[in-house]
Amino acid sequence: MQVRNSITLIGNLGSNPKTATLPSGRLATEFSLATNDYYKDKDGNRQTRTEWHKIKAYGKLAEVFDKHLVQGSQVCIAGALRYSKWIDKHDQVRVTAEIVADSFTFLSGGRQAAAEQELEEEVIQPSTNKPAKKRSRKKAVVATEDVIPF
Amino acid sequence: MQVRNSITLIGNLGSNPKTATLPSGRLATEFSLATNDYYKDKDGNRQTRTEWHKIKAYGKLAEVFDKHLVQGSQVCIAGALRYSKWIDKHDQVRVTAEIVADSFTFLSGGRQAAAEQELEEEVIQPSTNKPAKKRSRKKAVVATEDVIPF
Amino acid sequence: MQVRNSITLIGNLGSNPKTATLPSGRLATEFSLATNDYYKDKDGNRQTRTEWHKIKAYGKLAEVFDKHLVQGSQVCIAGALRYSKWIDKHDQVRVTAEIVADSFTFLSGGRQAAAEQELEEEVIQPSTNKPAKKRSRKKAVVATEDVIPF
Amino acid sequence: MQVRNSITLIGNLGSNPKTATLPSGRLATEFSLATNDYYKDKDGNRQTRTEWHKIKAYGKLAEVFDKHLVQGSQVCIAGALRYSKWIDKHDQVRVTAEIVADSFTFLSGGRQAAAEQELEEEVIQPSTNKPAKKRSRKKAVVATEDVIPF
DNA sequence: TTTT
DNA sequence: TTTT
Repeated sequence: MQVRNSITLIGNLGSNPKTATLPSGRLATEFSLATNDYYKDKDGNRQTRTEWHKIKAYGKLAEVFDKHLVQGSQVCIAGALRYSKWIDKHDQVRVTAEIVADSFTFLSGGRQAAAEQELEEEVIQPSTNKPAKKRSRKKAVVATEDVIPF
Repeated sequence: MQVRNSITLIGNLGSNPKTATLPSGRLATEFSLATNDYYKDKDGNRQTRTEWHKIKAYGKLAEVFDKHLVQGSQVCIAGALRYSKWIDKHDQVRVTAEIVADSFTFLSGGRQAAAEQELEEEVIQPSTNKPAKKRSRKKAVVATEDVIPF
Repeated sequence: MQVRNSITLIGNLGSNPKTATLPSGRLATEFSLATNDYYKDKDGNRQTRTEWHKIKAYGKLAEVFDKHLVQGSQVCIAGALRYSKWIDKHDQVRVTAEIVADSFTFLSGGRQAAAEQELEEEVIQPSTNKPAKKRSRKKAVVATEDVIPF
Repeated sequence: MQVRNSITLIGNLGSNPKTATLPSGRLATEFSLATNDYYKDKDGNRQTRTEWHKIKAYGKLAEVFDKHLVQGSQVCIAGALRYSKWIDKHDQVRVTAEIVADSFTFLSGGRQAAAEQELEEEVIQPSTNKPAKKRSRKKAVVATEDVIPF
């Protein structure tokens, strides 16, 4: 299925997830994720390279992300690399890379790690149709497919 | 090392690799790779989603790619997702996603598969410093670090 | 979900898939997959290391494997590494590693590649409940959960 | 290179690394790693499936593991799945699966995370030939290739 | 904009 | 034998 385009990132959220309900009723969420690489430059000085990735998720996974991830959370995200095209104000075609998540694991400790077990179960049981919890409801707004508010 | 940012793509080259020698003497090569996903839309019609990825490689791996890959070759490429920034003609910051390859395997059959064994050995033995073969020499041009000719 | 235990193998089937129907009615299939690594030994001679993996799949994926894969097929298989325990004739606990597949892509050319598109669609649409095709029916035998006939 | 056999595990060490120096002078280290999967059984009860993996590393990576990992450490390990054969006391051929690590990232917080940056640099610079640090020296014992003491 |  |  997606063996042909498969990416795994371990990093930290730069912002809280932004969540919206698509006209279809499906949830969509999005956040930025920083991955850090450490290396020494030719002068022997420690350097960090940080890449900022745009992560998207839909449906049950969006709900889980919205409910449990916050700015700073450390996660491992797996998914596929997609490119979305749009037209900028100069009528130029612009391309934005994004990772559409299909699975993940929590890596932050404490309360979040406790929440993970709950998450896993929810994700593994896609048939359960429990409504989104309070917090995500509050944050979620209705969006058209074309104009997702983020 | 790069467990934190790791991508694997299986697809076909959309063009021959473009290869250049950096001022440092290091080879750099680049090509586009198409990955296909197949799915049925809501009306039950077969659909293909194709993503075009920008692949880059350096050093020995660039030499191997330059020598053995051609337009249409099927490969599996593993590497890291990086974002390179540049300024367009409207003074807008533009971001281009690229996959910096660190390993690969040939998937096309026949002669190429035979070549793969040779490749693997070369890559595994980074100490061997055989000069780049004819074909890559012909294609390689000297480039400044800032102005890679592709 | 299974980001914590994730394996990807590219290789060739050493045998046709062996398929059985579990008492629950679910299909189970199994085959061996060879992965090859090429390297030069210290004397500079070409060496190949071959690992033989035990691949298992269930449900729809088992059906797809049974229908389309044969000895020699080249595939990319993704899944999780599991260890199954059993008691040998000397009452020793034995452990067998196996990869439980959750996705894949065909890599052999020609007719098989054509079949792949069909496969992908089937797998992506888990709601479709078409019965297993002729060939798999013929091969499938009813098995108890405990005594899968392979 | 090892795109054909690539595994990524996120889990916790069940024991401290056991380290030995091979006759060649190369370090070898080994530890068990638990990966956990959470799911609900058919009765809706929370279940955990734990797999215990045998991890091996050599050279610089062995040194880094020996120096910084302890029982309980959470890590992400990437490598290849290998099978080692041996004869048991009943003259039966036994096969043990093991993951030969080639990269990793620390996931435990606090002091260990601080150590990670140091690690990364060491691993990225394989040319530096600093001797193994105190602690690993103490633990390391000389072993023949055939009889590694673990 | 994260984290160490 | 780990972790939550």
